[in-house]
Amino acid sequence: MNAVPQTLADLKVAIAEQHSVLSKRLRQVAQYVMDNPNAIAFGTVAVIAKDASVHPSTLVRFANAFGYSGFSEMQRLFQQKLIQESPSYTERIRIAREELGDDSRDTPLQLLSQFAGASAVALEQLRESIREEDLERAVDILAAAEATHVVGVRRAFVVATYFAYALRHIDRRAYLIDGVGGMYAEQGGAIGERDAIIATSFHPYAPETQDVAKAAVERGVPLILITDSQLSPLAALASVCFVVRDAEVHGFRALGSTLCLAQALSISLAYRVDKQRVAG
Amino acid sequence: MNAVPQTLADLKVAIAEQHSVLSKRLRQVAQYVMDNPNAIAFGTVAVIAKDASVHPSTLVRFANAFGYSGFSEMQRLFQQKLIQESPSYTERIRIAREELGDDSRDTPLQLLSQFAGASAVALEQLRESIREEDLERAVDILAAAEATHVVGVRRAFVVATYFAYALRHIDRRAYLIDGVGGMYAEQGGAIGERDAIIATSFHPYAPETQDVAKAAVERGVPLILITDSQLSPLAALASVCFVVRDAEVHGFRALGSTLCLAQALSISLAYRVDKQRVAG
DNA sequence: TCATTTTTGGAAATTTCATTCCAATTCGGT
DNA sequence: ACCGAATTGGAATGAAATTTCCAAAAATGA
Repeated sequence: MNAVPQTLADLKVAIAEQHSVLSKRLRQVAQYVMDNPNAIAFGTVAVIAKDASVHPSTLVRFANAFGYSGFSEMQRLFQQKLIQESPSYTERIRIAREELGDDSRDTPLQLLSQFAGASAVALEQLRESIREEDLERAVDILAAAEATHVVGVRRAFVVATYFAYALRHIDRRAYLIDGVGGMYAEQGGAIGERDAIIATSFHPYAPETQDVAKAAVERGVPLILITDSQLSPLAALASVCFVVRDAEVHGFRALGSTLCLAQALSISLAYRVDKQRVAG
Repeated sequence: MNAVPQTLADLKVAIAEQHSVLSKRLRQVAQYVMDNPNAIAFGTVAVIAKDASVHPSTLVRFANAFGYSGFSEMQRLFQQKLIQESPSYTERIRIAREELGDDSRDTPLQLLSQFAGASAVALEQLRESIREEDLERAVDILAAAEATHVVGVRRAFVVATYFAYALRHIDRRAYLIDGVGGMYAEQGGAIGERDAIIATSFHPYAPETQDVAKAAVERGVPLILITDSQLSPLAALASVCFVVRDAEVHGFRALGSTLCLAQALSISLAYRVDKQRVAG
């Protein structure tokens, strides 16, 4: 048998390893333990058990399963971790930032940090650059549409797949125009007059997206556009146009802000639809 | 009489004020409390008393002197402080959400703002939770692979499409396992032994992704896994496992952190490949 | 110095907590 | 569907910890 884990990190590894062979309730505890480590640190067996929806004795059994004499012994690991981290917590962030902020910028962790930082800044800007009335109009259109078609290629395809996923998630009819079999025109032709279309298009504005969107607009279908510039060729055709400046690092564009907007739109729509169903 | 201090900061002020009028032993306790706050948070009355060289009952009297019903009630302040300093991801996000104003939360702009805030917090957290050696190993694997296959369904499909796009963008052979025509097994079967596979899998861990990844691993293909918990069923099989806790608002999970990681991986890979080409 | 009040430390009492035991149930295999 | 094994939840037990009580000691004031 393996040694009893003596640090929280070791314990987490052990839990992950054994997770599959644990019983149902023990797995439930494992999940809770991983998710709420500091609830374990302070809580008493009774309240933790209640919070994790298991019987107190299950917690003791869980600790035993990993070799501890009882729950309390295991709990000590969680407390140690908190005490160790506590005094240096803010310090750690500062140190990490300093270490990452210097010149030699091509280690993966530094790149990750740069992206995270840049994306966070872009998100902050997003809040200021999006106008409330645009959001309202977009939600109006989507709420009124019988079905929603989503189009985007290359990088924007990621956004399109997100929309398709999210809209279906909230029980809206959504069709992803993915051009399988080269059938952009055919898929675009299937858009009904009471539908709506969401197009995402970034520089250099792929013609496939433009063609599909233009064809739809000509038939009177409202277009919601997400793009990176007011000068986007589709901007003039759109019923609503969101201009998103996403973060860029080393020539790579991030998608955090764009997806954030997509998510906000989706959930706003969910609320709206819900409200209408209750009211009507 | 003054109100009972409800935060550790208030208590410390109160202690400082009353310090001069306390009796000898109580001053001794005061000194110890100020110097070792987190010993108070976890310790039992007996061990704290021993440590501070006072009698256990003196600790209780100390707490009573500041208006608490007992030592335990005062102790809670010290625990709260520790929890606040070392918040879990979800807790920090919750705090961020509360700061943004939580009452009327259903206008689209407020939702957008909530998402942006929560995502920014999650990004900050991402920087600290990803280990450098994991990133290095992942880049090693991808750099050595002849081709990279990417799998993910539903929400994770968005991530998979991003990988496919990004890898092709940097001239790597990338295949998106999209299950078109229900051919997950067939697409998975096309993975060569010198390839690599990137799987993204979130709760509830779709069987399609698991099947494809397991089949690949059985043939000796290295698996890079992006998931939301160390308890993910694929975690044990992965050569490298990234656990990403993305932001969540109103039950909707964001993807900002996950995509940020995907992007950092992609660009790190680009640098690595470039370096190898120059060197070799 | 003596009397009174305050403070202190020991010990008991009480509450709370973790653990163990056992019966009921579920699960897995035949 | 049945049997054996494993798992689970409830109650009881035993330990530990907090609090209260009381007597002894120290401090204060006259």
